[in-house]
Amino acid sequence: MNCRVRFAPSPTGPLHMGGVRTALFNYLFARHNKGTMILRIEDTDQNRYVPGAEEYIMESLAWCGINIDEGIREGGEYGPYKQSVRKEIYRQYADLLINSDWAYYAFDTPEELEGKRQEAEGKSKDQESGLKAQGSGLKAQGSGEGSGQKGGKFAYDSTYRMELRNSLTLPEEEVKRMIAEGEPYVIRFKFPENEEIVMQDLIRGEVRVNTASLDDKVLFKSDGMPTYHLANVVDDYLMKISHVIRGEEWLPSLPLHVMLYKALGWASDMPQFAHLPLILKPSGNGKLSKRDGDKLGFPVFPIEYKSPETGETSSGYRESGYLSEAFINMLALLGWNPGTEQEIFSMDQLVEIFSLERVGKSGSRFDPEKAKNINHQYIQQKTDAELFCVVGGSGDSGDLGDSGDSGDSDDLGDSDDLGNTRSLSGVEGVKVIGLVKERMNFLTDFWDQAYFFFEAPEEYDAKMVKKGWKEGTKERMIQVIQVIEGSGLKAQGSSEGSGLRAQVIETNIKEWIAKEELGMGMIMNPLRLALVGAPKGPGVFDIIEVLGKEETIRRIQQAIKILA
RNA sequence: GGCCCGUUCGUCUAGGGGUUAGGACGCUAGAUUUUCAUUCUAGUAACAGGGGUUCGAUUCCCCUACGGGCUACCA
Repeated sequence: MNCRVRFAPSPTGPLHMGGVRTALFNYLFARHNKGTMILRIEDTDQNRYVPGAEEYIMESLAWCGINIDEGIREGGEYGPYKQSVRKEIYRQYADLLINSDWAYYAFDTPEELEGKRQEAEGKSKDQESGLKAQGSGLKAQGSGEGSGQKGGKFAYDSTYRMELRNSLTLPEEEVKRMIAEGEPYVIRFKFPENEEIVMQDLIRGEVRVNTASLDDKVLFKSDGMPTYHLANVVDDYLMKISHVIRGEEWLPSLPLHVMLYKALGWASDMPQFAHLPLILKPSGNGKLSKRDGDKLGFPVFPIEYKSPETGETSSGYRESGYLSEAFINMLALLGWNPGTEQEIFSMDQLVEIFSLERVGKSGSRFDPEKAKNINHQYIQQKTDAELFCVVGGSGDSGDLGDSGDSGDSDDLGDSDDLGNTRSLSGVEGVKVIGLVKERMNFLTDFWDQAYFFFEAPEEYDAKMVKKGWKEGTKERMIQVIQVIEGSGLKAQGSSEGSGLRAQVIETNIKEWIAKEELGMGMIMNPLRLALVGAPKGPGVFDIIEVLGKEETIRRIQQAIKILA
């Protein structure tokens, strides 16, 4: 059998990381089995439609490297791939179900049903069961135990449907008349009264449930659109989906879907189901949801999202400095594991070893710390040049932190009119990346770790000044300048040679320190202070090499002036 | 409330009738270091509880507790 899977989001807003993971697992499964990955847009609820959401979803998947084989952009033999466009298809199946007595028309208004619900909840439990036994004369005996106990809750089900306004209770003429007159109605699935449904889930094994606990779901809405349930089953069948891989929140409606396949006569073509465990919030309760936005202190969306309604912007992993490969890797490990101790995987490797058997059953709390660590590892894996490209402006939104410059040129850091700002050529930029990357967790950390290569310090860390800039420091620094002068260090711009120069200056300064019998810290700390302004950054000699002789000396002189 | 799913270190997880219950993140300590990080080494820490089954259960079964999902003319 051809392996065909689909990711079927509804365009009600941005996709959150849980959705991306579902898409990822579908994708990995499809690729692993040399199958087809389909993207279907489930927009049967026009009220919840959010403009731009589709584009957002596709852009997100593209960023993640989850490639679609068939979909609204890609086309395919089984299109269209958007349910609103397929609208005409569904009605005939609803009719089929009515004709075979698997479904019925229901005329109850939402208000009526709401009233029933309120009423039922208002009553105490014992009152309620008494009422129920009387209420439906047809089945008064059977429903008392086991089946009809809804515990103070009204449900449109086998115990109540005969008390409501539908084609099961109304005379046929009446039903015809109402429909002809344009009375609004829905079509509901008619669950058998008391039947054990046994289902197979690839992750959970056998799941069974009795139809007595199920209510008659709406399949077709009064606005002429199918509900998710009908559209989903019909489309999966028509699109020859072989495996339905979706979140666990769908498990409760699996019985409906399974029955639908049976009722439509498609039982032998029914896909296999796999319900993925949910991603939970790091702390507190519940599954991660779109509404969590930025409230939890980390992004829940793959890429930044601006709500067209509220104008509110929610951060994305991309803009927060995650590499998409790291994001994917992190997601893959949430609920799945390879069974080995390896945990860094490229997409290709994931495809290679992914299997549904190794997906866990229980929900997993998302841990932002772990995500950070994985991103850190990915950053270290990149070559300096690769990283330079991603960080340096050729990326989608090249800004590196909040330096205020909006430069998207190839240079890191734009020069402005102040003498204190410099720009570095690509080559130097790559070198800078090499020096700071090991202390970067996110791409966006770059500026914070490297700004001093571009801007001379204008103020100096107070603590460090107090600790390191003492009586004779000024004189020592003047001597340091002389040592540097004499070190044959070429001024910046003369492209020549490599790491040797840092070493040269290192030896010279160390020799000088030894000769003068000074302490290392006595020289190095003020030197760093002069060059960086703070107790941070790569080795001083490496910094000097990048800065070049002139700039280094200039900064030392400036520090002497300011700190004297 | 009802129905369904689940439960191994704080978190993600491996494992599986007899193990020193393994790894990763985090945390702590030490080493490296001219700073901050990184890195390295070590340490910390778990089978939810109660019943069975069994020579033996963390592993299999049942119950309880806890967690999660669903319970719309939303997906």
